[in-house]
Amino acid sequence: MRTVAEATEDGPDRGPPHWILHVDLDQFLAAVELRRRPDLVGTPVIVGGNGDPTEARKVVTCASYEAREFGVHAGMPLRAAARRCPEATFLPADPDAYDAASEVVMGLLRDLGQPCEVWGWDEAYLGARTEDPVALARQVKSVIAAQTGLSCSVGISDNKQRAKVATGFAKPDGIFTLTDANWMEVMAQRPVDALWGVGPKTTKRLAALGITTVRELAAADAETLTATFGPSTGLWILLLAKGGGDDEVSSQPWVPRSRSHAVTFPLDLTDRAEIDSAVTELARRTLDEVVADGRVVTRVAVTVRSSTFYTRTKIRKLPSPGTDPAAVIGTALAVLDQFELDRPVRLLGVRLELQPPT
DNA sequence: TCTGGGGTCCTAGGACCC
DNA sequence: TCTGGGGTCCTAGGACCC
Repeated sequence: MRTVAEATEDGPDRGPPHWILHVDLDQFLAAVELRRRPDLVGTPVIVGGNGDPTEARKVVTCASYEAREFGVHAGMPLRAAARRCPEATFLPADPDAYDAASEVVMGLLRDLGQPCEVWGWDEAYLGARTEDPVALARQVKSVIAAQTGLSCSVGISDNKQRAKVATGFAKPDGIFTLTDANWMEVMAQRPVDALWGVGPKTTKRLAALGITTVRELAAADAETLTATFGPSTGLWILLLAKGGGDDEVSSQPWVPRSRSHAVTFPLDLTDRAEIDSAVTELARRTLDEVVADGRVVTRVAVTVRSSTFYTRTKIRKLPSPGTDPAAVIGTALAVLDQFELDRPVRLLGVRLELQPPT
């Protein structure tokens, strides 16, 4: 099934239908670890922090499927994970290893000769004109498995949001196709947060309108939605519920808009000099990376989370875009100074917004 | 066993200028 | 002196995702 837009783009010469494949590596971080620890295959593995399950204020970054059986999931404090699954193997996160593995996988996907849009470490969209997208999905899975030993799941549709939802039904290690032909059959009775982009807040506001399922949202009155969520967001979630979405796959390398670092301290900070030096260090480190990437800073944001978990961000433009450490660090400290630092500080963060490259 | 870290995008509202 | 309205820049904050 092709959309009107695609049929128009095709012009008179027609061609095979346009598909979008969403490729998502299964339990990616755990899988990379299992590759070098084959002795752990089939056992619960938990990646996060420095690998010490007693470490405070650290959380699970990725749990293997075996660990998930125990109710362990990403974002859970390591100590809670250790209680739920004491026999798990806890491993420190190793970002360099995941970067390297991701690069290899994305290289293989690009080598397929189709438009390929990379989405983080473990996801990518492929655009393809083909009569047999399932065959392409099988090819993707077999190439990745053969070349890297990693498994992935593939969702097939004609737009990104629906392909992403399809991947959820493909996991683990499977393929699932979701189109107009089966969208309502599969999704009608599911809660609205089954849609990619509809989270807990929107779900709650929709519930207040009497809308809880995808079918109800798809049938909702556009004016009601735009009145509640604004003209853009209101129409967007209505489109999502009908199975629509964005169908452009761009091979252009992603250009980051910002770069940030944040630290949650093992013990809250109260000393102003320590807070200042932590912000200075975060700003310096983030700026070093920005400079290494050849980018230029426009705005400096500082985030403070207090012991009560109250979290606020303040931001300020640099007098002029640049990379001068004195200007960037000075601005970060000036922004920090706008906070009322009357409670112990749990987290500090610095985010540098970047000028688009010329 | 309280609640990580790194991102993006949208909306609202104040300030300011014409 | 008073008034309306539009446009732009800027920051705050919300929401969502992996």
